Amino acid sequence: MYTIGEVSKMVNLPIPTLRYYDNEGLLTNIERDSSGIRKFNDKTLESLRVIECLKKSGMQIKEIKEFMKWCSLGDQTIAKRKEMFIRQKEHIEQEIKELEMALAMIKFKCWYYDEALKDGTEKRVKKLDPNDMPEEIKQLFEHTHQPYRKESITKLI
Amino acid sequence: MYTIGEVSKMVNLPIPTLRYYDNEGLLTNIERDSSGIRKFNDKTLESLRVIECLKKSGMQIKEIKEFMKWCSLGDQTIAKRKEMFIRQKEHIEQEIKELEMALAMIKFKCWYYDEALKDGTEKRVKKLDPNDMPEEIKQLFEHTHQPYRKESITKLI
DNA sequence: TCTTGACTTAAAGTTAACTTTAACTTGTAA
DNA sequence: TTACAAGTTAAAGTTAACTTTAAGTCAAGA
Repeated sequence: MYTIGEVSKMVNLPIPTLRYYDNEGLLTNIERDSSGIRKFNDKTLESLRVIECLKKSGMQIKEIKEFMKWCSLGDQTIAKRKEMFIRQKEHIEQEIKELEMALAMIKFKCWYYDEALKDGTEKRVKKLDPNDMPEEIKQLFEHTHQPYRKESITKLI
Repeated sequence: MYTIGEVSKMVNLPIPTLRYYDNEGLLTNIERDSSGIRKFNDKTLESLRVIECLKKSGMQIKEIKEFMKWCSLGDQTIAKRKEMFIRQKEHIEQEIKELEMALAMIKFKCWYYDEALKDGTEKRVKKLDPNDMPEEIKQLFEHTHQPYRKESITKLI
């Protein structure tokens, strides 16, 4: 059994956030001692692990609350819960793809500004043809600078 | 040259969002025609691409605004801009790592609920020893269920 | 007995990034 | 000349997920 302060330190979440999660129904079956103090246990810690993961996967608090309710309803909600995790798996995979796209752009910009810094000016690198870039950088450029319209030429900023 | 409606369709952002970005100083040098209508160009499109990428990397609007100001100050801000991209690269790499951790947990849960669905109950899979899980699933489990305290046994929910 | 630290509550406040509203202008087509 | 579509503004509203505040309880140590 743990107090709210102990759990706060273990999972690295502020105490008011834990109370907020409890009030919102994300933590089921939190016991209280005779004077009303919350007694958390290892099941709470596992719940918090799952809550963090579902939040990362893009779920809102109220959706996580629903999931927790399903958990408490037992075996009759297994199919629902499985489908939910499949949806969140797809969601997070899409999010990772988008972040990797953004990362490619950022890596290109790191190279770009490194070149500009060596020159002391953006002049040369700004009008460089992709074919004159190192192969790896050219790949990053082409991956991230697909034109919005076929006729337009992608410009750097 | 494009109108706000054309840009909205091209980059798939609502018109008020483009106006908001303009008002916040994220889009520099937006020209207007004689009756005050914004005239966007290919440089705007490239700015919007960079804005999306910086937002994905965790930057706030006001920080992006600062970056755009640096861009307009020219070569004297190259070092600053490079350092900013290096910071954002680290930030996004960390974020991808965290999302991959969450994904591992979700993949484990997909397997878990698939087993439970086959059994019609969580009973068996809930108390399964990691050593009796398929190797791949055991890896996911151990990667995502490190105990908060060494003495505690990780429980599923 | 008094102070301290850790807990409790309900309710109000915060923040970022939009989003909506209401009122207006302008250029073209019927 | 009237209607419509697409643009304009300033200002108010929305939303989620906390976070802070104010007031109180309770057990242990000096």
